[in-house]
Amino acid sequence: MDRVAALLLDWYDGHARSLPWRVRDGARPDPYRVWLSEVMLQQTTTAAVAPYFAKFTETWPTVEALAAAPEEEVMAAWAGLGYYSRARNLVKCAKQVVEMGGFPEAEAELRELPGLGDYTAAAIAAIAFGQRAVVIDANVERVVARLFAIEDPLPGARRLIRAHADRITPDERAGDFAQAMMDLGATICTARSASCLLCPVQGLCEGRASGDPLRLPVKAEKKAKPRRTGTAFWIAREDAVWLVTRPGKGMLGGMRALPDDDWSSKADGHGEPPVKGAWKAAGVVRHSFTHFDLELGVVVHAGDDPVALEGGEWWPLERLADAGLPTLFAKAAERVLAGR
DNA sequence: AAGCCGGGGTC
DNA sequence: GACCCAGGCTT
Repeated sequence: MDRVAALLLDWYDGHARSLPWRVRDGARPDPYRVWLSEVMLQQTTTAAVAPYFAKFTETWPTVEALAAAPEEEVMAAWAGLGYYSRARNLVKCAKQVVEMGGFPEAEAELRELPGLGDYTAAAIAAIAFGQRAVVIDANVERVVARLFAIEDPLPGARRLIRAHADRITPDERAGDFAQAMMDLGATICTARSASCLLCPVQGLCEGRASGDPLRLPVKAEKKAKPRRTGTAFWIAREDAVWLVTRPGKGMLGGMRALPDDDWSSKADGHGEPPVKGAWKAAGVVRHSFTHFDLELGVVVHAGDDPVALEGGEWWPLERLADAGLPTLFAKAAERVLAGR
């Protein structure tokens, strides 16, 4: 076994993080829980995932239960976690897995399931099924780039990083090794700091030997975010507000929302309200997405009650918290209700 | 290869 | 405010 792997596995035995989706030493974890946690953890921090993981496993304890759930309920339960295509793929994947009679154990077959890319397929194969797989996430990229002082900038350096990761991945306990690398990256060899004196592989690290491990990994420059403006429309009668369901693809796809004026990353909203009437400004919500910043004006319909509307639903205000509004629209609603 | 897709924590 | 995070899908 590679020396890095041996040292990391020893370290992991004494320093593994305790996380809700992990099981005690040696026990085989439930593939359903591994899959669910890995999908939730895509580009999402462990702290953000924990309450969602608890809620999902309580509501849907098995993949069969999740496969039988209405997609709309799963989307609402996912609200606030972000990257909503994950939730739609989660349901699709659950149905396929049930149809197959359970999760496949081979990495290549896992890779074919919706929502599972290179990382997640490898992680499930290694962690849930004890197979040797090369698991590469942002933590592993950083740790490997420092360990071997890789100077090529990301994302171009991915092939080289993979080759090094493959070489040090052990045949046994590949799942523990992957989690050890991630724990190391999350607690010791982090993006902003490198606590080399605490690191189990400090003596083998070329980045540390170079004197400045923090400069690694080198990353390509990123483009500036556009700033966009848009408007959300609050149309309420006494005890209910008009909500729409957004198209399945694109921004906040498939999620319930307030009607808006079609803002996007490419253009500001047109400002035209969906129905006639007088409108009163209720405030502005600022929200930052991955690729643009949005300043969303919120206006309240001040006209008389019966309004010709279609393509949405009156949602009871007392159950607004259950509507599954993404954070942007939850903030907009909060702005309106706070000002009443 | 590059663009699109959330949201919260952290400094 | 900038950067980061247990990435995947589409073009």
